[in-house]
Amino acid sequence: MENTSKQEKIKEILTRGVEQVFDLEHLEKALAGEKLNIKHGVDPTGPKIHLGRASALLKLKDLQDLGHQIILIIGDFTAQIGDASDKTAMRRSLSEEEIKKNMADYLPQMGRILDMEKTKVYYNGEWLSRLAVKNLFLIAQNFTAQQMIQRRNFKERWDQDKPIGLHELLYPIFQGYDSVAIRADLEVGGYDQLFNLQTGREIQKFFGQKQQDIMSLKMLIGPDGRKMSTSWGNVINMADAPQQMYGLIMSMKDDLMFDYFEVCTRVPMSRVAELENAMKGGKINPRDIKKELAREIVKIFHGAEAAVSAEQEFENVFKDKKLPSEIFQIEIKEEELGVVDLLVALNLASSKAEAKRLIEQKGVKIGGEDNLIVKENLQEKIKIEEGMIVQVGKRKFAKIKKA
RNA sequence: GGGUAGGUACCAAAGUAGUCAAAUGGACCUGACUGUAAAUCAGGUGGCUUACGCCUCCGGGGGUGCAAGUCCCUCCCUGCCCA
Repeated sequence: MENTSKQEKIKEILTRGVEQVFDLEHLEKALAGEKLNIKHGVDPTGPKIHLGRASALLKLKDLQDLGHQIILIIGDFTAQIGDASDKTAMRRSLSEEEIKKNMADYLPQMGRILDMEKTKVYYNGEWLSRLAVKNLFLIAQNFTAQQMIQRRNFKERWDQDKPIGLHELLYPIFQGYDSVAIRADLEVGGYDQLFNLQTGREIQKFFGQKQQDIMSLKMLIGPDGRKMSTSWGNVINMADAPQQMYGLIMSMKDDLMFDYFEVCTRVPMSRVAELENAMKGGKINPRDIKKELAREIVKIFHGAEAAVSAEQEFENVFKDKKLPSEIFQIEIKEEELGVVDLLVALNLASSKAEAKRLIEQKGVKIGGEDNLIVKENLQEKIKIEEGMIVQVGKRKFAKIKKA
């Protein structure tokens, strides 16, 4: 009995949110057996981990629960190069200082998903910064320039006459060498990393090691339909406050929901299929599906309680158009202020010009708790009163505190 | 090293002396509508000024000219071709 359920778990692990596995047959057997060294590399290129990356952590958690050894490689060395996998433009190298700063926040975030007690963490600068040039040279002989360049991202840049840094070409080698250093049995990474993962296999072979299996995961699309990427700004971060995270999920395009269900939650796939069918058949309001999704995701990162209150708050503010339960208070010294100046003073507009625009567009409401009034007159003077509420757009609020 | 094409706002990309605070698309913001912060539609997106208007802006610096994103010089950066 226990065996069959374990087999089922493994099946799920091998398929859910997974783009490709190699060598599938071998891995399926291996997962059922002895403790495996499972490698996952993270480059601390920013202080926050977004959901796209967090989805890999969920996968690792599943593997960890199965009893395998998770080994996180923090790419303090490789981050200085910048992985080209998800880049369509050359990225400036990060300074050591920036990397240190970013790293400080990384592990606690990962600890929200993984059991860090059971997780090994290495920094690849430990071995890469000492890698002899001669060895690099020997390893490099296993690859051709064409192989390195032909991968999709470089090819795109090549075709568009965009720069490709020589150092970027070495990235896969470094990542691959990590696999040697820790004797990885399996490496998990995003689909965009497929090439790097394979490179690990080659280099392990060169060093006479057993070759790792590789699992590449589906890439998460940002809520706006573009690839989720920090430089696009279309990210949902795992450290985002529950309320904000919930809102960001609600703002995604409807057709993306099911990908998120698969990749970012552990809602049974049967349930997901059910929801998808219901939506196609017009039997269910897409909004309700999205609510379920938002709730599930917030639950994973912040717990069930936070998920419930985030949902209530959202309903309150956006469905019932009530005021949020907590409004940021700002002290105002003046007795009276023009509308424009007030918006700037409350930080609801970054300049007077913007404040004017907002007012002209009927986006500004001021008043007491229950009677917010749209302000259209730029000239109007507002008498400052304790507890006065100022709303800009649908979701920016401030409460005035008299000095 | 030689030749050549480029560097424009958050991003991409037009513009090659005045009509340029700079087309267009994306992103973002506001409104309408709704099923939601979805989709769709409309409008908006340098700053200051009550306003006439003024200031800053097209890789850096320097020039020409009544007038420069646009011409000239120079420097920095990038692509491509050649060596």
